[in-house]
Amino acid sequence: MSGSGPGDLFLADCPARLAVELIADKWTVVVLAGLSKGPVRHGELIELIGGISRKMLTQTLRRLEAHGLIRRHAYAEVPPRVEYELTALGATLIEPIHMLAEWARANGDAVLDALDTDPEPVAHND
Amino acid sequence: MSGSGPGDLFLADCPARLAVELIADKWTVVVLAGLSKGPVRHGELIELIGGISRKMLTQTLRRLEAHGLIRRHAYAEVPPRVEYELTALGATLIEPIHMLAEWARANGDAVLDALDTDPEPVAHND
DNA sequence: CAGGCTAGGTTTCCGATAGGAACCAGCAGG
DNA sequence: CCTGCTGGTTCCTATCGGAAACCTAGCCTG
Repeated sequence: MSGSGPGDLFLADCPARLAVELIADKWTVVVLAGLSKGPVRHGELIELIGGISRKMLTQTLRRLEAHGLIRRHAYAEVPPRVEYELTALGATLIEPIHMLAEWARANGDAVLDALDTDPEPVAHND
Repeated sequence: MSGSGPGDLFLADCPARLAVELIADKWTVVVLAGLSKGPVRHGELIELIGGISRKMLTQTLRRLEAHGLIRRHAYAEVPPRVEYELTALGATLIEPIHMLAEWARANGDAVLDALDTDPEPVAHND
């Protein structure tokens, strides 16, 4: 695995690093998870993802679109309808995303618990 | 998979969401990948991870420590030596991290390429 | 016909954060 | 005494994040 090959994510200007920075973003993971079930509308994502603002959703979707992970379909209807769906490239990312999501679901409260337990055991000092 | 269960990451105040936001960070993924091989020193991480600054490294490590993913060993030697290693909880995260890293390595230039291809086919304008 | 509705998006404003450069501590060696 | 090594922190600024208001455009309602 993470052999120090030339395509390694430890190099600052490597495509792998770019890819990591693309998805290692507060909203990206959640948005991709939301899209993993098929085409979803902007409004549906807003409803689905608690705490996201329209601005951040649009921004995240635009970035994913620019990087070829999702595709945008704007129907010239009224009221306007816009659907987003994963591209083939984006679909390959769903597996890792789901692993991450399942880890988060499984260990979420272990992490939360650590935040409580951590406060240093004792600094009995002098 | 991502069933709309109660522990789902789509809820804003869910532990799962907290966990996702913990690791969905620019440096966290790379740092954890760097620690996946065993205990590593602060300085080694600086050398290993291209583009990271001391400040961001320390900050990232502190956060991971506070959330129970890594442990910090400060040896009272001179010059000071500090090693970081994964906790048991942190070790469970390595698998998803590696999947992400391998995806990044495999698809890094596809993403990079999409950035080039994307520029809209034509805006023939007026 | 005027006003309001819907749905997606953009703009504005402001507080929070990221990030680099510079500085600090403590001791060994020349 | 001055320099260097190692880990960490402080200062300062550019950028980001988020709430809310505004915009477009067509339809429906009164």
